[in-house]
Amino acid sequence: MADNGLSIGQVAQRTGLSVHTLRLYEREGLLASEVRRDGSGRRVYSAWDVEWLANCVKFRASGMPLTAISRLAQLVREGSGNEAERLKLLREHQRHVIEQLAQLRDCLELIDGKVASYEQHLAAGASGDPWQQQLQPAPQERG
Amino acid sequence: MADNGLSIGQVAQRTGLSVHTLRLYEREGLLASEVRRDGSGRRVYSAWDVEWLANCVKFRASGMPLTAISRLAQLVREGSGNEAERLKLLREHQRHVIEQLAQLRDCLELIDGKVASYEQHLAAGASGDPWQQQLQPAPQERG
DNA sequence: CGTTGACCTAGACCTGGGTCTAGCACCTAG
DNA sequence: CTAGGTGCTAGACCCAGGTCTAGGTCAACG
Repeated sequence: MADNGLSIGQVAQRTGLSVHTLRLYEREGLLASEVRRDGSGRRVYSAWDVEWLANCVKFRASGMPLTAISRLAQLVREGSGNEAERLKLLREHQRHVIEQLAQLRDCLELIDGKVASYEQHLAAGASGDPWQQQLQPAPQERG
Repeated sequence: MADNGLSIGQVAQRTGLSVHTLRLYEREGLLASEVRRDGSGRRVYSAWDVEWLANCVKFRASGMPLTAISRLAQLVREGSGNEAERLKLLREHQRHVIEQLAQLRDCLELIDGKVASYEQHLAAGASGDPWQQQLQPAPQERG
């Protein structure tokens, strides 16, 4: 009802994580503030929790391991005073993401090339073949 | 000696894969042509094999699962006639990589934002704090 | 001749990140 | 009262992708 207070199911829906995963993340210390519980022990997530989780989702999507998110969460949990450390962590991941981007672009280039040659190949009916082991000098000893 | 004929160790060095991984990849059918063996059963990789493996490394780095690489390898192994299928596979992965790029950029934006605020925060001595759970209305019932 | 180093196979092991199950507690509706 | 739906915990399970081990074969070196 009150929309500052969501059940785990609702949070699962809006974050795209499963309830299992939400509980896992909590166990692993990914949450930056302890999740409240209602009278009968059920989790009650605040809007802020959900926002944080949304960030977690992005971190995960960019390859940040749970342990790193957990460290960050811990710093945030501990409150102000450790901002420099948080920044360091973030910068590390930032670098990592930038590297990944470079790698991906590089790889995409390769794939684009292959795709283009196959397209040509198919359009023209067997011209240059991007991958054909027979193109090398001497595989004449095969069956 | 003959540089068209490398041992597994040499290939490991130039691809950056471990010899274990090279053997794994072979078992999993990632190689597009059967690796030759010398008189005593040792693998002898051709330059072409190494090139292919380098491609595999890029595919892996861009998140292509072993099974997909294996399918592609199989198609190549089977020889010409299935280029359309190879193209399809490549296009799928291409799409995937493009999506990943978008995601990563998105995530990088988030991180850049956080990094910037922390930098400001640190430079200015506690101004706007990018993550502070206390910023929300009413967490007054905590111990 | 012994030993060193690279290689072989088969198969066990490990990590990360989930995902699912069992068995139980609530709450609400019929 | 009973059933359904949702939640809880603890812990098992699973998959991908490696990584390592045991036990053995070679070839070359001193």
